[in-house]
Amino acid sequence: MTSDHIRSGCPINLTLEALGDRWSLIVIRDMMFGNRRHFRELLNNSEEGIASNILADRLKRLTEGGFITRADDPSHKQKAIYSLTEKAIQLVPLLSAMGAWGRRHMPVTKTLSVRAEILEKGGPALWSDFMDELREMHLGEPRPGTGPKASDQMRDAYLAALKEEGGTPRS
Amino acid sequence: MTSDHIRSGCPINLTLEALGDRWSLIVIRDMMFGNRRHFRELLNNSEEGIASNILADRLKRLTEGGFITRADDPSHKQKAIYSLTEKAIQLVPLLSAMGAWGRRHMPVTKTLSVRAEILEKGGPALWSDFMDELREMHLGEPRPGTGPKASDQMRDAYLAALKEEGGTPRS
DNA sequence: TCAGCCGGTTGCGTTTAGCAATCGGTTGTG
DNA sequence: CACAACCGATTGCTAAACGCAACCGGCTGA
Repeated sequence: MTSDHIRSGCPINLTLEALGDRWSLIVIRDMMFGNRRHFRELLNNSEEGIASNILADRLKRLTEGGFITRADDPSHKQKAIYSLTEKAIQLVPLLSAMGAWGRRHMPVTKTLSVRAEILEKGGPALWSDFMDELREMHLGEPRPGTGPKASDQMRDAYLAALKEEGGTPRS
Repeated sequence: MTSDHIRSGCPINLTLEALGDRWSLIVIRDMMFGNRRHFRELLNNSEEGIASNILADRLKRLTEGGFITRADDPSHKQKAIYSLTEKAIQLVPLLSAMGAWGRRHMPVTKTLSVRAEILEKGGPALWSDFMDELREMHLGEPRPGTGPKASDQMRDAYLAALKEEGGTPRS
């Protein structure tokens, strides 16, 4: 995440050095599952309430680290569009594993964990479909799949859980 | 990892809150793959060079969080034996995913990544065997499996890579 | 014209990371 | 029985990161 000094060449350690803080993966999660692409979207819809200076810092670091790219939004001279890179898209299995573990061992809420449940039960096949969707949305690569979208399954389940609970959608 | 305030009930967020710092998973990794059970083992054999105060703090937090337990070593009045709990053993798929991603996207060293390679290629079946081994070593549950030990495969591959490179084993 | 949105920045106090030296008790060895 | 080495930490310190609130100038749509 921050320092340029490599502690060791262990893959687990290097992953922690790149993403082992309390916000980097939250930002990536929101871009990935909530399809938030603008600074204000990430700031105002944040479930966890990230501060603007922290968000700005993470977007900078994630850009420098090759996890996201920044582009001008043609519709607004001040708007920036952030996109996930292939490097970040390949975090899907890791985020799925985090969700699966958290669902079993932490006090999660129903609404916020139905997407993780689908991702876990869908397994590698669903992850692959979802990653193809992300490549289409963030990298402009046409999606090879023709079946139902993984993101639709997750969104539907999320909205159903939300309706049951009576809240307002975040994405 | 540290604060008692829950930011949100999202499973990914809660996992980050529990383990999202730069040392907690390193300690668990060393206990899990390096079979380090004592304070000094974790301190002196640390590939990344953890400081003693940080280690003491993480052992305390991981104990409070239910990831490890502390017991007296009957062979030495001052020695403590740390053991993984089931909660920590179930992090194997997560650590495997971290290793797999790191191996692809970070500048890992051959020696320190062969174990991650085996864990990745072995897949869920191998994880399950390895988790049974961990339950035997840390929880005293007799191992159901009869085949070759997952840990032996990883150790052999590690020692072979080490020999090729000409280093000294850490575990 | 002007309120509201745009991606941030600044200032400041609190918390955590990290390093080096040290602690008092225990143990194996000569 | 002396003593060095080892045991799990603790202390004091500095640097870095976190977190909050207020604010910035430029842009946009009504």
